[in-house]
This record gives sequence, structure tokens and C-alpha cells, in this order.
Amino acid sequence: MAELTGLQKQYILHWGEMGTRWGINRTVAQIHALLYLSPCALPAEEIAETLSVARSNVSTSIRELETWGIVRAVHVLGDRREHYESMKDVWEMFRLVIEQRKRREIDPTREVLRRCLAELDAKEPGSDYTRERLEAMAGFFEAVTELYDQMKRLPTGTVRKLLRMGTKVRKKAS
Amino acid sequence: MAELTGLQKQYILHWGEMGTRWGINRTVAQIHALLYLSPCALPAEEIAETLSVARSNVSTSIRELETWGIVRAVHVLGDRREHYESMKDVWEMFRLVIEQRKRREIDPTREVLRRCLAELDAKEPGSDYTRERLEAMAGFFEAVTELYDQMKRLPTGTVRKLLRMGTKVRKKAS
DNA sequence: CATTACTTTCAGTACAAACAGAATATACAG
DNA sequence: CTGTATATTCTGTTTGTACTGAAAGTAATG
Repeated sequence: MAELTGLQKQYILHWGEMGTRWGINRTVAQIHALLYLSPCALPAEEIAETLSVARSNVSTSIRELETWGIVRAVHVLGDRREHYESMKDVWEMFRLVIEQRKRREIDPTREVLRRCLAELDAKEPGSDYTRERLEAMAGFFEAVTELYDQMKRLPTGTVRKLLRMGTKVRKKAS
Repeated sequence: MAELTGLQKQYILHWGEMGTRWGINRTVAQIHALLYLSPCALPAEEIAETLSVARSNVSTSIRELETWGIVRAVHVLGDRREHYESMKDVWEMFRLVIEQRKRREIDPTREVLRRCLAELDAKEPGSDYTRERLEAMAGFFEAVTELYDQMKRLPTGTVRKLLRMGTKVRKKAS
């Protein structure tokens, strides 16, 4: 993984852009893409060179990826440096990311909605319209959470199987 | 909707923050929150005042919300100004947003992955590892797309019903 | 325990997105 | 046609995030 092929470059750059669109730092996403494509774990130094970013920037970004749980440090015999490798199971990676974004964004939103509704009862029992809207929104978030919980219970791979089943059934019916 | 209650303020501010985390402009999200809570359509002027942002900023943001299809202009008799109102069906709103983000981000990513794999065949038939990784990622995106398409076929409300069913079944089983 | 290899933290800088306000355009009323 | 109300576009400024390079920190080696 010394030099990038044009193809790898293309993938890494695109992944970086996608990241930014979903509120993920470009460098973080690029590093992830690089590690994902790399057959072996890479030291920070090499990542910095390959992507032309500061060594320190790599350090911070790696740490973020580690908190997501999709990158980890491994040791290579005869080398004092940390080497970093990405998880390779795509489904599991996305599961991790989704789980954490849910915790950080969906759950707090549910909290706010609940608190709003409670306050509404206490202080402004009259404002029916606001209540109606907040309840609709709260219902949505509860449902999404429910959906998520049900998915989580399914063992790995089941989603994929269900998907295949669904496709077949629909094809038969048509 | 002249003055905001503390509660409405809370919701609007939170919604703004959530927006930024998902790559949506804070003002855009706030305006959406305001219109969503408002029982009647509001003129741009009033939105600007209520949220303390520049009139021009409202203009741009509204336009973005219009392109998403979740806000539209309506006319009020005896008033030359445009009044804006938000869609109220939460499920439909999210459906619209998801559909468009898929178009703008998921689909292009699938494109890139396909192109990469094609190029890989043409130019570098040897690089097995890269191919393996790209194929795994491509497979994931295809599956997500498939899942999305299947969901889309379901008539409105079915997701909600399925959800309730799922809950019941699981409760019985336990 | 001093030196070297490596990593993280910190402080300032650069950059891109968001924004305000002015300028311009459009549409309506008299 | 003129003046007024409203909407949009444009330009410069602000703001916040990402980033760099230097400094400090940590740990292994001889």
C-alpha cells in the first residue's frame, strides 16, 4: 500500500465527500477508506504521507475512528509503531455507526420531545395544535426506535436473507 | 405564531442542531421546525423576525425546503406576500428526504463502486484484495438500495402496521 | 538514565459555509 | 407609467471547523 492506484484514489476521495455530506469529517472518512482497502494494517506515518495530511491530523482522526469501533490498533513484530486496521465486515461497520448515531442524535431528540410534551401538559394545557404536532413527531421517533430495536435482535446475516426472500416473493407474485 | 413559547423555542433550537449533525443547514432546519409547529402559513418576513435571521437568509433556506418538497408557498387572500407552510405528515416528510438523499448520495456511490470494479477488470486484473473489498462494499449498497425499493412499494401506513405486528408477535413469544 | 522513536496535545492559521445587508429584480396598485 | 411592496441575487464579512507545525508527552532501547 505504498502508492495509491488511480482507482483507490477515486474511492478514497469519493468516500471523503460522502462523509462530509453526512456530517463526518473528510479526513476521517478518507483514512477509513484507505484502511478499508489496505490488505494490511498501516502506521500513522504512512497514512499521513499517502493522503498528504499532517501526522497530527491522522492521530486525531484515527482516534475518532477508534471511538466508533471500526478501526483498531494492532502491533507488528519488530516495529514499535502502532499499525491501524479497519474492520472489514461492511454490515457490522454500518451497524456500529448507526447504533452510535442513534444514541447521539435520535435518543436525545426523543428526550426533547418527551420533555416538551410533559411541559406542555404542565404549563400550557390549552395549546392543542403544538401538542398535536409534537405528538406526531414523537410518534415517528418512537416508531423508528422500535424498528431499530427489532432489527438489532435479528442475528447477523438475517437482514440479507430476508432481503433475498423478499425479492423472490415479489418476483413470483408478478 | 407571533411570539414563540419557551417550548417552541426549545424544539426549534434542537431541530436546528440535529440538522447540522446530519449535514443540513441550521437555519434551514430551524425554519422547517417553525413552520412545522405553526398552525398557519407564515410570510418570510415573519419567519426572519421570529428566528432573528436576515430576510435574505430566509429566502434561500425556504427555497431549499421547497426543493425537498416539504415546504410550499400558499397565498392568503388580501395579502400580496407569499406564505409558507410545512407538510405535516411526518412519515411522508422523512420519506421525501430519504428518497432525495438516496438519489444524491447513495446512488452516486453505487455508481463509483461499479465504475471502480469495471476499471479493475480492465486495467488491473491482478489486484484481488482491492476487488474483494470493493465488492463487499458494493454488495452492501446494492442491498440497501434493494431494501429501500421494497419499502417504497409498501403503501403508506404499512410500515407502521408491520411495526405493531412485530411488537405483538415478539411479546407473545416471550 | 539518556537517547531515540513515536504519539498526542496545543495554539495559531486557513478555509469553506453561512450569513447580513445592499443592490437588483419582479410584480402589483393606483 | 410611477411608486411601492415583496422577493431574489450578489458581495463582503463572520464564524466555526479542519488542519498544520511545533511543543510536550510517553514509552521503548541500549
